[in-house]
Amino acid sequence: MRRDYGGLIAYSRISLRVFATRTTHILGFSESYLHTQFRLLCITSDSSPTTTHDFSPLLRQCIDGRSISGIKSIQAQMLKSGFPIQLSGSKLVDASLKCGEINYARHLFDGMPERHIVTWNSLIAYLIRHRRNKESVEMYRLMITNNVLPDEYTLSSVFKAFSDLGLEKEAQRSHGLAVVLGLEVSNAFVGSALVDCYVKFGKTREAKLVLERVEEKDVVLITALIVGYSQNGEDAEAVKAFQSMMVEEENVQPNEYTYASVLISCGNLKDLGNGKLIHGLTVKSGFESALASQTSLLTMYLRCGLVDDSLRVFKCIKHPNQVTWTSFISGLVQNGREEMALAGFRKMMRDSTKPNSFTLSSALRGCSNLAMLEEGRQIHGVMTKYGFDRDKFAGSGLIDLYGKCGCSEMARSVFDTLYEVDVISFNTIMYSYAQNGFGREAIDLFEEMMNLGLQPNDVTVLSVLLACNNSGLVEEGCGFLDLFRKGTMVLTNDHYACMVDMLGRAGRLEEAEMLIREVVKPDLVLWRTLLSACKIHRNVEMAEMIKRKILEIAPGDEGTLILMSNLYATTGKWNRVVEMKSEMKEMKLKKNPAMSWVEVDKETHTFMAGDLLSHSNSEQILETLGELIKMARDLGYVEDKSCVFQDMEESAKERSLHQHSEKLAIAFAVWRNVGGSIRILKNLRVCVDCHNWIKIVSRVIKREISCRDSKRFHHFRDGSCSCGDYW
DNA sequence: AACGTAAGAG
Repeated sequence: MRRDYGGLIAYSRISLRVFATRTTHILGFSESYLHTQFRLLCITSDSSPTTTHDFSPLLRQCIDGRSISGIKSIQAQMLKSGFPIQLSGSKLVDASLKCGEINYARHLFDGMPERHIVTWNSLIAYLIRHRRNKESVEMYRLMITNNVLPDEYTLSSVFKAFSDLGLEKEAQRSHGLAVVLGLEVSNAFVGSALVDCYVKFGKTREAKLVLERVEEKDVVLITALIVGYSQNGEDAEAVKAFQSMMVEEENVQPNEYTYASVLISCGNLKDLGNGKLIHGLTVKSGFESALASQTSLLTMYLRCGLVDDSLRVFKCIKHPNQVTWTSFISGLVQNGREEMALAGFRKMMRDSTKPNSFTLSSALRGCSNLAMLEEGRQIHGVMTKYGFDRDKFAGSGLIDLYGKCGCSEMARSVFDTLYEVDVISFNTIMYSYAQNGFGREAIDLFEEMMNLGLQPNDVTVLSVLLACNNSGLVEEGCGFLDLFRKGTMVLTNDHYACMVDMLGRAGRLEEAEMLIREVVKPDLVLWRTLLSACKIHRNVEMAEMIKRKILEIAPGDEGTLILMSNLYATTGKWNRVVEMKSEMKEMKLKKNPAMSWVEVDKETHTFMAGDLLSHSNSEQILETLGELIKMARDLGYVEDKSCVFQDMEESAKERSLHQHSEKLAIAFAVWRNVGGSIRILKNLRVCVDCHNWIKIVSRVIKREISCRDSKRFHHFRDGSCSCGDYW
């Protein structure tokens, strides 16, 4: 009988499907429509649907239309047709979940006296997909106490929840279960989930053992291991795993994710050779236009410092997403291409790609590197709009920005409103205070941090020592050094360099030298720091000893020769200055030109020492500068000629001092009548003469002037500076 | 009937 209607049933199914596809765009189709379809189903299949599968087209349509009422109606029909609930239940639960109706799915689930394992699996998988890990693990435990053994589907999803929740022991127990059930070796899905889980616990060795036991390895399994190595900092292993996959696993081909992860490791290793080779492989295997591979290629080139190659890759990307943009922006900032990075950020916003906290903190870092306060403020606005201004990741970018723009109060207020603080937020605000010479505030925060039980790291130590250094708190600094030495942390050369600088500038040169002798492998920076202290205190003898030391480590070090030549100049040994200069010339070394930048009306203007012509308003600048110098002289400013490192006539020395880049920048800002405080950014350190002059000018023009030099901040106000003349 | 893998940050 049924066979006679076979053709008709087939026909009706096809017409149902056609009808379904035609109406998928109409959301919320009526219930009467469902009834009609159901009647059609009944008529054409003789009496009533014989399997639950007959409901599939209708359910599909409910899912496409997100119609939970449709599902309820089908549930009623199913009940009427007398299907056992275990059978129909899993279909209904699955459909409800696909409509996003977890509550209804749960309601169905709870009402089922006997549940098919598929029902359990669907619910567990849904909860994990929606990052409701706790609930999914509870569900998994409930399943086991209900004497339902997990299968390969359960196990392939539940490990993600274990690793996200840090449930290592429970993961191990379930791994044992997988071994007993034979699923570890026979099912690559379970194997991949295990590998992923172990690498997230940092156990790459365990992960590799699992991988080796899996009988039929696939690309996902191997990729999971490569990613694991890459994310655990074992980049060389990641590249090795990729290579052995290419050589030993003939029937496993890498896909876009495999390329994506191995390329990141090449980038971390700065292994351009393999990077380019693998770039070639992506082209050959057709994954060159896959977004994941492209994004990693971009990142790899940026980490290797090849900005032009990365731009070439970026140009080929048709639809960069949030991650692509973020990688691009942060990589450009890392390569000192802030302007381009910020242009990228603006383009991204125009393309209405939403930024996340990573994107925002990278863009902010671009601004703070260039002390672009206005641009940074605009990003702050964007952050408020997207609700990231109190996020600890993006927030620390903001703190850094305000710190590096000399606005400690803003930095503090951002810190105080963060939803959550950690070591890094503390480090950032402490470092901001340190740079701006607010040593006490930084130390208070350090104590607060210790009281909260946060574990300090190497940046914390550096921030505290720098805070002492920049505020002239030498005794406190020595105390902290002792404290940190007694702790478990290994002090780095950077920490010692900070101490050497502190002691050296305080004139305690012998103590500073003893500290260096304590260091296992003193580096160039450490010696050079002491050398510059010798320069300040005009200790030629020690300086010459250090010079010999440095030239052993780094023959022909530019900074050393410049420092020596300046030291000879300040002590009037002009013949030695000439020697140094010719030595430098022989090695084709040139001094970095001194530069200053100032932001006026959202535009940044650049000034170079001694360059009076390249600015289009040089006439007005010189006129203003002349007036400022005259007014400063009236209040007692006298040129300090010890800052001139060339042997020349006294009047020429004066002229050269008057043309220092920060003086030009300040004169320009005064001429343009900048509102509020004047903010200068410098590539070198401020000289004593400019420091004296700016102090007086800040009183003359009744304006705060802040100057960020290569090491720290100076806030000039009413005739004095926040550094207390100690820098 | 259902399941796993990828890329970015202070």
